[in-house]
Amino acid sequence: MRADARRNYDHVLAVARTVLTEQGADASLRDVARRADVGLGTLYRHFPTREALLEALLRTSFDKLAAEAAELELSSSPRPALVAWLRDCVAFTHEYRGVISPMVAAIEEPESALHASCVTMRAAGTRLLSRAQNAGVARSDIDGVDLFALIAALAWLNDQPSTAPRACHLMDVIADAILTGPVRDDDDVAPSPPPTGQSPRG
Amino acid sequence: MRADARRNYDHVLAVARTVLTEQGADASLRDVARRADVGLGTLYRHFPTREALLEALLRTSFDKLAAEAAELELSSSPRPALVAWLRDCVAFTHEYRGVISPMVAAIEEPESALHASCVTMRAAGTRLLSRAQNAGVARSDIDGVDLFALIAALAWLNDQPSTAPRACHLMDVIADAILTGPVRDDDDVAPSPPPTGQSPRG
DNA sequence: ACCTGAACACCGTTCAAGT
DNA sequence: ACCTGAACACCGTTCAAGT
Repeated sequence: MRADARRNYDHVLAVARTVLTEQGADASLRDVARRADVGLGTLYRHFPTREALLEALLRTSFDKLAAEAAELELSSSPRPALVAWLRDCVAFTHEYRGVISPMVAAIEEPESALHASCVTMRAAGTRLLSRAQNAGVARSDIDGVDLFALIAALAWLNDQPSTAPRACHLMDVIADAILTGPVRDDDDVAPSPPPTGQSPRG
Repeated sequence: MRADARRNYDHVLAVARTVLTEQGADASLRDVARRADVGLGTLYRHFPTREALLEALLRTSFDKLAAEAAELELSSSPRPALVAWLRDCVAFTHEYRGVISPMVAAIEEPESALHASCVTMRAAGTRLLSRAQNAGVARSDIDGVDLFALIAALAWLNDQPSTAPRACHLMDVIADAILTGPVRDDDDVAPSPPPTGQSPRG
């Protein structure tokens, strides 16, 4: 990559970060190019689709989420690990208002530049969920696809001005729906998971 | 209202119903006018905003939902009444893909043409929720605002191609989160969880 | 009263022409 | 190699001119 191209790439990305933070993930790309003092074609050359731009903007955060999931698997017991990760997923999508829609769309479109990142994120969630299920602290009738959908729903609520104030509370409600068993949170590694996986609720 | 105006109004509304059913609530209004063989100004005269058009399209369904809520309060016990109404709310928003966003936005904007209908809908839900709470079958730490948000979240999931197939299941999960106490009610259908408490399926 | 559609200010996307 | 911006096909919204 030529030096001037690299410079343009970085500069457009920086400006895009500002503009999309202000106006959301569906901000005008024309406006981004304008504020970056760059031809419209230059923006499209470096980021052929909006998804490509979003992926570049979010890559670091995606990686952090994956790393955090791996870390939580070692450092925390199943229940608080899952809860903490859910919370951070929703906070992550709040980085750019409206970004959850393209993410949800991308997860079933392998051509999308966001596809791989979303699939990886879902896989990390699936692992944390399975671990919680094996420990008998998560309901057994949901899977990683459901979990990703619930995270997306919460992220969407977090993006709507009228529901955002309740997002934390609704997160707790939905976490309650996912998690079962004893309320005790900050325990160490799961002691003895029930053999049958059957957990009484209520 | 003059006869020709009335005719235009009705015709535009009928065409809009077709177009928005096909393309979602954010379809091109220009396209509606075109397919209705009507000047663009005529459309805007009768429906000054997109919300006004949506309100006109949905009025009947809004009324039905309100009537149903009142009916369920008399005919069914608290738990199945709330569950049935939730289900119908989500089905209702599925009438036009993407209509839940303007609805959620409208509920805090009194100027919106959708405002009154959404507030009424939320109030109906609040009544059914309070009734369930007083009967001890719904968790007491949520209110009508939360309920409306949860319905909206489910409606949104129902609109996304990748999550729509799970919408019914996720509705059950969230219904479980809202509802508490004994699963079996003395009458009516409550198709969510099996009597023993935890669903097998694993 | 009501209808019409041109006009204006925006998009996203492409691509011939420049450096 | 890379950049530029005009060109094209779309929007939503308004409003002078027509009937």
